[in-house]
Amino acid sequence: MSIHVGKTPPIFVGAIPIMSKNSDAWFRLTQIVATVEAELGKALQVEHGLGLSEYRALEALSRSADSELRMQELAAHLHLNQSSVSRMAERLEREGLAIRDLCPDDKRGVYTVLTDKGRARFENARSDFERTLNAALGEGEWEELLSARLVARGD
Amino acid sequence: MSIHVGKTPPIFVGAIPIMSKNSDAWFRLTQIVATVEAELGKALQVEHGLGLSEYRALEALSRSADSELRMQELAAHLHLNQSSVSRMAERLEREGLAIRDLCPDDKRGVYTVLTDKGRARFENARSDFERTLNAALGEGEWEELLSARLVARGD
DNA sequence: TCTTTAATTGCATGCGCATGCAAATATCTT
DNA sequence: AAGATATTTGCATGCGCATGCAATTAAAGA
Repeated sequence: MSIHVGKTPPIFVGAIPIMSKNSDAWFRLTQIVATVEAELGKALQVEHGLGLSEYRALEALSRSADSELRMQELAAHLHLNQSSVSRMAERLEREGLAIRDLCPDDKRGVYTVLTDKGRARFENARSDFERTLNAALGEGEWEELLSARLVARGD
Repeated sequence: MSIHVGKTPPIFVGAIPIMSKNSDAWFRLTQIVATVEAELGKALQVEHGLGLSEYRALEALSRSADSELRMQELAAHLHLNQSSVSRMAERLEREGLAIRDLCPDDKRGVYTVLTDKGRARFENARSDFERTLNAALGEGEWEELLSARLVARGD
């Protein structure tokens, strides 16, 4: 590790940089992501009464065969807790966007099935979502993400 | 491969791509970020009894002049709601990591001041945080972020 | 082989935490 | 005095963890 003679030398232990360049870059990245996600979430909530997770769930359901997924599958796809998914399915059902259907072969399993209303709601929300996202990313956010990484590497 | 002639042409209306490539890439990005953040959060919580926001707050305080910031400044830095910051400051105070101090010149203002205990806790957590982050990013996550973006542009 | 018992799996529920929004309060500023 | 600004507080939401219930699977014991 080049005996540090001089300028803000990165400090290493083994091959791992200890100082905070990665940390700062990561912080910036999370801020950008959080900001855009908040924007998306607000648009969905205000215009379509959907939370971000609910939107993602509808999206996953609409893409899946027979428009149905089991709780575990939803949880895995959304990287959410099983309990969170259970309650989300409950919300979707309460709004008539999906229904719960018992798995015939495994009576422990529960399918969340997209309703026509759910599909319509999703397709409707989708255009707003895409528009909002593209607008946000069009503002140079991708470039910021990229530059954050460059800073992190120092090159 | 830059001049994509004939391959999966993006669909445009005006200058805005309508299809879901950005959406998919964004989804992947958020998943990666959420996963790493969860990892960081768990490490901080388990090892140091700190939430992610609290860690960031301590970091900001430790970097600021006199180790103190007003609620608004903290809120702006963390991109958090004022009420959230107010309650976070309360938690920090309850644990003795910071104290509230009235602004002498503006009696509406409240400084959150880092205590020695708070600084020690932060410095302690910091090494775990950096290690965890570097480990996570070392697993090729930066590259994934990057590739997500490349997919989004189609180049 | 059939039945009984133990372990696992899928989902739901109680609870607490962190957050956002809106309203209240206190303090400037003009 | 009237409006603006800083913070706190009441309330609601969404999430994760721990727990419980029901169904499935595996393993014995007859």
